Amino acid sequence: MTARTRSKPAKPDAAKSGGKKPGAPRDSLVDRAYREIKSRIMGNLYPPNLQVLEQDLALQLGMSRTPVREALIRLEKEGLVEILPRRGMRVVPIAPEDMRDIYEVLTSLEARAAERLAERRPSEAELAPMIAAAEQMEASLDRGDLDAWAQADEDFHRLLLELCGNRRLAAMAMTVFDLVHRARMVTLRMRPLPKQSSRDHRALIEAILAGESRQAYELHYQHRHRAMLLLTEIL
Amino acid sequence: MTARTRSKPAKPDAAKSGGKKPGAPRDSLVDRAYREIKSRIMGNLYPPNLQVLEQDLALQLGMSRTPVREALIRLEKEGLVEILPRRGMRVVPIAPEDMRDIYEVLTSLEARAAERLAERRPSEAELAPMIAAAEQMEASLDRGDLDAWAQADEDFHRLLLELCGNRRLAAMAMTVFDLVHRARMVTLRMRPLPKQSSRDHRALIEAILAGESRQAYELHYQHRHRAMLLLTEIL
DNA sequence: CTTGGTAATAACGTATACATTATTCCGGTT
DNA sequence: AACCGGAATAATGTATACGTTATTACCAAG
Repeated sequence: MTARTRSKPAKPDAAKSGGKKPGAPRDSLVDRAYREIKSRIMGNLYPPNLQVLEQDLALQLGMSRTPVREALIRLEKEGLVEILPRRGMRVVPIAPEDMRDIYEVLTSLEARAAERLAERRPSEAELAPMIAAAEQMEASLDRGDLDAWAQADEDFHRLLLELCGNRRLAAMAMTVFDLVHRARMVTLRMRPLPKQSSRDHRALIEAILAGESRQAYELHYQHRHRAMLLLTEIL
Repeated sequence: MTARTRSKPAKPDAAKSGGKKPGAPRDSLVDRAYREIKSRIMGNLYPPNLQVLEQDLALQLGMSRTPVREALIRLEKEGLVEILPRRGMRVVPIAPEDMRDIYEVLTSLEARAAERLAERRPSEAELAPMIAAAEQMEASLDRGDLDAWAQADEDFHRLLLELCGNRRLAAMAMTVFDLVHRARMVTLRMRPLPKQSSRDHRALIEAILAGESRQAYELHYQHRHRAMLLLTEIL
């Protein structure tokens, strides 16, 4: 007997109090574990190759293993950790060859985002945050504040993705971007001052405003490609 | 006291009996649940928008809710299902607008894979499986066997990704490809005979063999782009 | 007949329990 | 001295238990 216990009509309309998130998405313990572990990895508190047992994580986070495990599955899908059969999780290290592969994905997706954004012909007002980020990058660079520069650079790329109009593409590119975050931080002070980046971003903005999508694609492709070459050279 | 229970040296060498997978990866219940649910979705046994409770899944699969939940998290990350707070999982439907977005990602990644494969200048022997798949497509089409054609087409694209040399790119493209599988199956018999595809694939193979990477990129980009236009038009 | 409030129900999120199995540690053997 | 076999240990994978809370049903009021 297949015994379908109950055959609910699968109520399609979930129309309720209105918006999608009434007020408090009330993040679960899984969410907290996910954010906390991810944050520790991104912040290098959990360096590459570190192994931590589920039980240890649970203790450190003040919860049981169940939510920890579920968070780890999500992180594994993102490529940040690896779940080892009997030895907990391991923070995935990024080998230089991997870096090339990852950057290739990032480059393809972001370049397409740039192209698409240019196709959309956004108004200058819509692009204002990106312009602000680009200016922030130059200002930070003039001040010699590399950390602020890196933050503004991340903002710029994030905005590019958010504005491009393709949520899926944005989400996937973000995930990949997270993977290279650490390497970027490490090499930030081992490379010549990123003056070229500012010029690149400026040119990209102009191409987008002019609606020159092909140009936007090419510019951003080369931008990321050069970054990859520089990064792999240093590593 | 932070009470780190045990500070293992995190033994880095896991060198053991040799290979990575000695013999049996011994799939866990989570793996089985994952495969089974995914298979049911891909095979349209679980149609879009269907909702199933965790408990029902567990009963049907003959296991407890725990492995089911973990499988669902993986499937959610892939975009195949959505986990609804109090109503189990829902098979994610693909709205026509989504289809465009998803195809855009697929197009970018696969076109890049084609470009990269051409850059590698693979030998004809290495490309033999792809050539075989292309021939199989034409043969199936001549026989009027659309199912065999679709299968060969999937093989062709899968091989392209596997041979491109970038595992990450391949994995991500595959995940996205899975998302459009159903729509392709549905429209398979609602569209004109895919004669163009065979020509496209033939041309792509020639470009790859000739090492004309830019051309390979363009060809495949257009190939997928046309497919997207056709698909969204039908839906 | 519709609507608002309240109680019952159901499903989930999380904790805990437990059997399984890889890993480690030891002692005996060649 | 090195090596093999086996018991002890540890961590997982899975099942089960349980409190919380959204959803549903029911009933009374308008």
